[in-house]
Amino acid sequence: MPDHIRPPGQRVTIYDVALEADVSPSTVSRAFSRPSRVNSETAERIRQVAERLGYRTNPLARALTTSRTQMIALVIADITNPVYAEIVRGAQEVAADGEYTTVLIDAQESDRLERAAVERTMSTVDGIVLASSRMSDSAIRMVAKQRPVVVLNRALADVPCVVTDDPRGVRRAAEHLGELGHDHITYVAGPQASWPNGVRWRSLLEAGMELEIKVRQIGPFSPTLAGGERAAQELCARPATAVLAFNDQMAIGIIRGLSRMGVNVPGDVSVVGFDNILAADIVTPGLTTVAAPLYAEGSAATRHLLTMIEGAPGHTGRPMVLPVRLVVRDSTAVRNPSPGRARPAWVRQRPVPGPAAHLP
Amino acid sequence: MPDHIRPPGQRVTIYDVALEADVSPSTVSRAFSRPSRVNSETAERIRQVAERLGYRTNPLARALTTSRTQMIALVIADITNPVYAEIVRGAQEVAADGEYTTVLIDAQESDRLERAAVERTMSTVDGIVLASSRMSDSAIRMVAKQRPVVVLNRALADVPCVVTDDPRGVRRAAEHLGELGHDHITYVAGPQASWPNGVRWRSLLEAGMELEIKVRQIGPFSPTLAGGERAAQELCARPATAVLAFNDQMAIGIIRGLSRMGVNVPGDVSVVGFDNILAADIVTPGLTTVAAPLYAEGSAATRHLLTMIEGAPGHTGRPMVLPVRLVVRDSTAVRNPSPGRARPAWVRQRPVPGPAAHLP
DNA sequence: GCCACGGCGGCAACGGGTTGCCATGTATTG
DNA sequence: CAATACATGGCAACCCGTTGCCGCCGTGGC
Repeated sequence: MPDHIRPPGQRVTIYDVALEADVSPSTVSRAFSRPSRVNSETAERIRQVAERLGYRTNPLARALTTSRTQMIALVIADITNPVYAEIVRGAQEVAADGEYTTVLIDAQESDRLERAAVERTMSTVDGIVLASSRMSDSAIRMVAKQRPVVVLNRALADVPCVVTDDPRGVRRAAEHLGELGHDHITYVAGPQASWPNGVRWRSLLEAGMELEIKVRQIGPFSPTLAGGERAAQELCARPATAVLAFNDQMAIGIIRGLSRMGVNVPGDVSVVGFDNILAADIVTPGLTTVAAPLYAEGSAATRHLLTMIEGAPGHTGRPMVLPVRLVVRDSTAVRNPSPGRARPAWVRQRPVPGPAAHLP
Repeated sequence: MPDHIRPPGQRVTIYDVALEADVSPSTVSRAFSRPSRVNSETAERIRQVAERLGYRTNPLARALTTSRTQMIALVIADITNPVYAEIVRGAQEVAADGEYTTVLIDAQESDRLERAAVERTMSTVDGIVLASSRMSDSAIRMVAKQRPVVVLNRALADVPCVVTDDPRGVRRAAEHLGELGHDHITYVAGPQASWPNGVRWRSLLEAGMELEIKVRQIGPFSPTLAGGERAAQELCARPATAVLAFNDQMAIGIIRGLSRMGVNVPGDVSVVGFDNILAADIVTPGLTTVAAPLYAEGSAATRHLLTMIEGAPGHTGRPMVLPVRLVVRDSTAVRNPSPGRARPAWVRQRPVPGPAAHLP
């Protein structure tokens, strides 16, 4: 039991420990930060005294001289979007392994808020992962000049990047729709500030050329359920038999919107989403979507960041590309020969989808 | 334009500014931290020099003497659970208003991880909001002894708490089911470490007494989709006509599980969830659920925390109780007179639910 | 004309570790 | 046995602001 009671409200410092263990404060410091630099018996004794006194090294004081806080910032575009949950998990796992604490920042889809938050946090962290940043390229570079930065879901010269193979994902989706007889795909665009949005549209254009499928774009819409529902209305004005949405939330919104107007998915229109969020598996019909390795994105980006913090140069050449895969569920089907004539949505073969594949 | 170029990698300090503005470092310090304490013209000059040199006050150094970091920690049980997104938003809003940065920590439903993270972060933040903490009461009190703490979704003597009026929510759900003719409600329990889990069950017991509805409990199950599906199996072994689930994810899992086994919701079984997550509105059938004012929870807890940090005593009497409301959708219906006989799930009146009410 | 007082700025001591350098004492080497 | 190397621990400067206290100066009151 601790026989030396500390005056309350007083933190225990290395000086207290030093006094008690009869060594100098520097030795106490070294016992914790450079154990090899001090005799193992002495170190052990110090550690015991420290334990008894309840000493905890003060990370702020340490950071003052080492300029290392053992914290990294993870900036995500929108905490409301379930996509980021897995990314966060991946990042946290790696960070925790490396003895780093993750500071999570939600940018709320706002360029301004994101910059302000980064600005405020920058000096307190050892590095930053920007996941789907909404900031301008120049703003990102400015940040990267002051701290190690890894950018996720965006490619940017001179800054290390991790992206997913969206072109391949779009291509697979287009092939899938093509095989089902669709010769025309409408892309429902998300936020213009989103880098993947551009990539996905351009990839679809390209895939359309090669596969001889006509493509067009509508939008942009907000990358949310509501945005998808608005898109559904526009979709009715200019009918389509196959739709590729910027993300799953929009895709689900589209399905809802269409259904409400009596259009059947997948009977009349096939819909493909992007991200494979959990909800994609529980909606009716189950959503066919392009799945990204979210957890791996978070962990890869963070792993890279940590090596940069440890002094590695930060590989700024080609971005690191992670594979994607197409998860086929029930929102896509063979093209309806008479698109105008809607069958009731509830006359479906499988009332409730079985457990479809879903990313770990 | 900055004519005095700083040597790269060198942070600008108050000493640099002092030299340039021809005042002492303490004056520079005061010009920023206590402007009233220095002549306004001098302050202005200092500010301009600082601007020109690109001076930014180092929050760590400041914290070392003031022991104020302007950061608060928000610990959530599981970032995967969409419930916390709105709570985070509410907390962040209030924190940002008060010039505080929010450090978000995901405990991954683990007592151990939560303690470790709190331990690590504690000394770096001015206060902590524990949202649905999985730690023991004593562990929480230990933390509260060292830093201002507000606990969310849990009541605990001697520590300020913010909770929702779950008893009333359960009561409303029970009344609703009673009105539909159900005379028996099965509670599907969530994690035992979850405080609201106990409250909800006890409230149901009580409501059952008053309303003359029989109640029973099964579980505990994991508070996830998968947990709900497992619960559905057990539910089949011991049939029920009305189910109250610990949360929406479980409720959705239960519906899925039951449907797969040919049991129709709400035809054969009515299911009520808790939380009103977004998915509750997009699944088929739409989920009847008890909605909590998530955003308000986050903001109220944080507001309280900030006043404590500013020196207020921290009102530890009765917990602050926030109102809830029952959102009725399509997963509850009049009790089926012949429960054993399942109708096919897909023979439903409304194939896709219209836009049901859903928390802002 | 003298004193009191308020405004303003500087000095120096912190806060809590970290680290370069030096002084021991002991082990190793020739 | 002398010379050198190494292991270990202490000293003191440093990181970058903050703040108690003191001194200077100008102003106003009596």
